Amino acid sequence: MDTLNAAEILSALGHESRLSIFRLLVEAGPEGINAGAIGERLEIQPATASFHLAHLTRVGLIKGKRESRFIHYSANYETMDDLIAFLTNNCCQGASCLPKTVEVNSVTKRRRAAS
Amino acid sequence: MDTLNAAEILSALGHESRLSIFRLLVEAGPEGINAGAIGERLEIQPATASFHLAHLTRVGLIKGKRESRFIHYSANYETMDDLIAFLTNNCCQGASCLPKTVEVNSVTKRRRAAS
DNA sequence: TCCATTGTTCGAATAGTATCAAAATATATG
DNA sequence: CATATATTTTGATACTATTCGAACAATGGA
Repeated sequence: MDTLNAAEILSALGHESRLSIFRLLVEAGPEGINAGAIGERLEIQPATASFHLAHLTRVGLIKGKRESRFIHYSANYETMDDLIAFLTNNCCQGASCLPKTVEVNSVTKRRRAAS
Repeated sequence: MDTLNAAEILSALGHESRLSIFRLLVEAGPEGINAGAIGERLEIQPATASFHLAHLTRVGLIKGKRESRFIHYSANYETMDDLIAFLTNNCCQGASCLPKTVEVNSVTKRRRAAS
């Protein structure tokens, strides 16, 4: 991931509604949630929600899958992973910058080892 | 860190010039670089650079320290760390989202253990 | 086919952001 | 104090983003 690409993704997440949408989709898991439910849950008008969903889709943070009349949106973890890797590699270089993240990852690793 | 705060920091980093400035400051280390040198290095006009430096300072990503006529800017690793922790905790919850980050952290840990 | 439902796209108003020249501020030095 | 240097602030302008009502498109059922 280059700087321009990273900036685009960061910018997409740099809006309260879009960040909330992404968090909601992460919480929802791989089945996803349909557009209407997202708007209802976060109190965003349909047209506005659609605008933000399109934006998040464009930068690859989420994806939509049509299921009859509904479109189920779900998080694209790869893009978020790439972003975190970019920040970790390029924005903490050589610095003592990762105590909290290391702690979190230790938990993640333990969970993986257990499952 | 709450969603609003995280969105502000993400938005601040979501601009190519500001992301480049932050990366440059991370590279530069704790001594920092003065405003003029930052602008020169990234080919940004003084007034524009000052605008972006003020923005990054406002959200706590960098700090400036006057040194005679120069102002030395340096990265605030804590804020970046908090941001990465937020993304790791809130935007990858329960998902297999961290292979690349875990790998990076393993390297970090090894480096720490060696030093 | 007709209608209800779900979601997107369009259009227009509004608000916010980025850029840079010029003026202002701060510091150092002769 | 006058001048040079480093940076910020101001003000004008251009650009981009956000919001939402209304129109449109797609799907499924009576």
